[in-house]
Amino acid sequence: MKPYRYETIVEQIRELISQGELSIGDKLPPERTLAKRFKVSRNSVRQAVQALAEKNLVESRQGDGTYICDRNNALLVDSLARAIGAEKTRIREILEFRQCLEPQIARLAASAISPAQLDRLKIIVCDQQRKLLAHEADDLLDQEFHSLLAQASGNTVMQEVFANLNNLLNESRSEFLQSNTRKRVSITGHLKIIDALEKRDPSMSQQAMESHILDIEQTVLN
Amino acid sequence: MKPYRYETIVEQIRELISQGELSIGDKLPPERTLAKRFKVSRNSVRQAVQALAEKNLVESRQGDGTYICDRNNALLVDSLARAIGAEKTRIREILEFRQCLEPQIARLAASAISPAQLDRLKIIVCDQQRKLLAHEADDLLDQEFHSLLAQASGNTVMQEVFANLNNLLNESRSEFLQSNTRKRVSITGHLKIIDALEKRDPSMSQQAMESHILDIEQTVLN
DNA sequence: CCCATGGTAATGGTTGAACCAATTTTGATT
DNA sequence: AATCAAAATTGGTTCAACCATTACCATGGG
Repeated sequence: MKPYRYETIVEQIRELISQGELSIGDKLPPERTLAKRFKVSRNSVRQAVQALAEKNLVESRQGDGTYICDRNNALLVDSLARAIGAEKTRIREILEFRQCLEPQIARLAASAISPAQLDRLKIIVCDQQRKLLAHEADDLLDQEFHSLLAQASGNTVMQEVFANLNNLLNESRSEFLQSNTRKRVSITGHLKIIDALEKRDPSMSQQAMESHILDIEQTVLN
Repeated sequence: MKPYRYETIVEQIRELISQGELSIGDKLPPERTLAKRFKVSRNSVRQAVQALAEKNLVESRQGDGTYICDRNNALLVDSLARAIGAEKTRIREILEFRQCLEPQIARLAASAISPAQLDRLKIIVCDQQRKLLAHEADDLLDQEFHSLLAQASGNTVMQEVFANLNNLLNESRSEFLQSNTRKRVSITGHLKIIDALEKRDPSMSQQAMESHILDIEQTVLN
């Protein structure tokens, strides 16, 4: 995947930040200056700035300049954390977040899930087992399982938040995961959840999800 | 707030979708065509497309075209819901989501909150009471209270998700809220939460938040 | 001395045209 | 019919100019 021009510029701007050359509240250099500095057209710089603005990391004021936002500094913290190498903290936070949300989703899904969705969940776990035996990569099956559950809750906001969360996970996944033990942990957890959902037992589903994520947490952070 | 050119174009493209002229998986008309059709420069069209791509609503392939994504169709669902006028459903979903997440946040915050943050919460509620008596608008105080709580949980992912959620809320707030009864509900709920946090009692905090959001739900959806 | 007022420069927003790069389509050749 | 090369289509990038808004500053009146 060749990155687009503006994406490399986004990275360069982030470097300026994590190298301390710029910090929260500061005004970015004018677009024309950045263009010369990075040896690209002003248009590409603008694309990068717009991408950052779309994520509320930066705010442009016509006639004034572009400022680094103080709110929503999570992604800045993230790039900082990446620089320091404290990626595990972020993983733990993501898991903590999931520990809060997903059991509740499972609870809702127990009442709302359709037979077709239940079948789809079973298919996913089947595929997981197959890939475990065939020593293939788990691909996105785990992610798909949890996303489908959010969908089964019947709440579009859940799905939306979850989609965003997946983006976060994709950012910082990669090295972790994909061991055989983790695959097994994932599968046994999913089976228990499906069992609870099939009985349409909300609190049992909630509990199954709770211990599932706890298992993941221990496997990943051991 | 005068909207930027590309924002109005994003809206126009969404209209094309919700009017059924385009649907999931379809290829968008070429940028040059859209530019003529909307009577804007191709560059502005490209800004709009990039904004949509940034949210994974659309995917561009050089030399081929721009396609509407099937995944992450939440925002499409949203614009559809808005078109039908089913805004209440969305509100209910957002509250259901908060009902899942926020009590857990309160639970975490009970252990992690700092005295300074606790003071800040008290100040917010004071301001709320003042504005209630002075018959002024609640502004963003309620939002600030809940955001600060997410911050007090000590988890940056929480804050991040919450910031995004606020964007959603801002989208669909406006007409609702702002009645005097709702202000009172908000304040009494917040006071109980602060009380529980001060005792550093996780399950009491969780419970206080649970009934607080339940109150909001009943007030807003009655 | 202060601070309004207006002009000027700096900065982001928008446009149009041209060209590059990747892909699809077309059509001629074998 | 299959294959390959040329052409057309489409998104990606650059450049140069201009518009709209804001900050800055010098000037002059209180």
